[in-house]
Amino acid sequence: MLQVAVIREQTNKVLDGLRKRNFKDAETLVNEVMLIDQRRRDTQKQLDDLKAKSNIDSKKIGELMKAGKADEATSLRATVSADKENVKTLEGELDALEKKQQELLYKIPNVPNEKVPAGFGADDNLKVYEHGTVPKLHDGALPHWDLIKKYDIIDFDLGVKISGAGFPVYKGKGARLQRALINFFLDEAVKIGYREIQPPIVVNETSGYGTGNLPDKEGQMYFVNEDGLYLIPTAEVPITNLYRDVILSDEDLPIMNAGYTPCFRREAGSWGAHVRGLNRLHQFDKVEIVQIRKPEESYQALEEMCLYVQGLLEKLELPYRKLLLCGGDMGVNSAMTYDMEVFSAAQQRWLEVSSVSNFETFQANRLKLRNKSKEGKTQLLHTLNGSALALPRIVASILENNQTPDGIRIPKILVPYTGFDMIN
RNA sequence: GGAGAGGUGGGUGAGUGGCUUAAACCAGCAGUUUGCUAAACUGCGGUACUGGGCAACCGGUACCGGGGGUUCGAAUCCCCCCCUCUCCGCCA
Repeated sequence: MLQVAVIREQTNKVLDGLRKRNFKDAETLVNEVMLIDQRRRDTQKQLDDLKAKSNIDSKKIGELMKAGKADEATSLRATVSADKENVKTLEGELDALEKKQQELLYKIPNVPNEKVPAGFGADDNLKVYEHGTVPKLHDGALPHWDLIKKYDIIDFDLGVKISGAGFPVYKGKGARLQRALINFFLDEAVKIGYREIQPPIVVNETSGYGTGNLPDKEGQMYFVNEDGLYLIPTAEVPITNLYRDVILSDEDLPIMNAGYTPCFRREAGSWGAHVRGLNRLHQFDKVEIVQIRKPEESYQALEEMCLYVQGLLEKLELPYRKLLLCGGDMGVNSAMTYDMEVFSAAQQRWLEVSSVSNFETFQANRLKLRNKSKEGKTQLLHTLNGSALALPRIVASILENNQTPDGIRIPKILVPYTGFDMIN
């Protein structure tokens, strides 16, 4: 959520930014926010003045009573009673204006960083780096959805039987590969200074609003109606919400947390071509890295987080490219996002395996996540997060890219974790 | 699931309608003193919205779990809700 003061004071910058997203209603919404804001402030001023007067009068009544001047007290009492009617009216107006303003603010996406290219969609993203070479596969190479059947390591039919489509059952070496990747990702993160966190995988409504998953993506989360809880779509939600309503001091920063959780996504309406096998699931595993930074350091941190993720892909020997997302392809909360895509040799496509974003103050504003410096200045902090990494597409890529006529080769770095070097 | 207790500032914790501008203590910050440390003494506190001012700064309003009500006036009285803790029961 953008700050009203930013919209008011940097209107053109906000509008220019939103234009890069091709966000259609930008001017209408921004103008409406500013109009409501002006009325809100006027109303508040009136209300505050009237309350100040009533407060003084009320105190005076007490003094008059004590002094035995009952007549004067009675007439003043009538005045305050009359003022109170106006207070009620004004309070009603103010409340309505605040609600309206909040609603409008929820509809306005984040302002992209100046480096973010304008654009409509995936085709306008900017390739900023590419690493590795695409392996040449042998004749008869298979996509991963056939490989998992051939080696009996992931079973979609069993998942359908006990849960439904999109809930795979990992078996034998398939299950052990999952566990190996999770441990590898966590170990690597801890090694460079992230603190490991194991959060709950259901969150309350307030947390959903804190990270901006509500009210926007209501239908994308599984909801436990009985208890009013949401299954998390990513560890970003609980881990970032740890810092909701928190004022951090300089010594607390930077915050670097990493956590593994299963992730649950309803993916309502998003099934179609290219979502076979592991490409899109309702439940999957992911290690997420989350940072909280001072504004002046956040873009440096974003680059560092990318380099870390790239390092993981290199250790796993996977060919990848790094994209700077254009305005139109970025999530609504983000100010700047890099995507990492791994080339899947059998599918002959790039698969997104990681998304690393700087949200600037957009989440912090909702979370009320602030920093109070030694000088006593309070400011909103910047939040950042990235997948490091999500498992399914990494597994798909490893299976496809490393297949040989004799079986699937496990990347060297993972062998100590899996305890085997071939799936055959 | 049953019963009970409780939610007050960074922490502990007082506060039964106006003398509360939320006591006191602890922690924190600043200053005085000091050869240094410690101690003592003095002073200062939060957050949000908002008015004036280029700013330093000076004001206003709100906030005692949340929402409503009574009253000229509510941390305090009334109603509803939420949360936490303890005990019992059940259970991994």
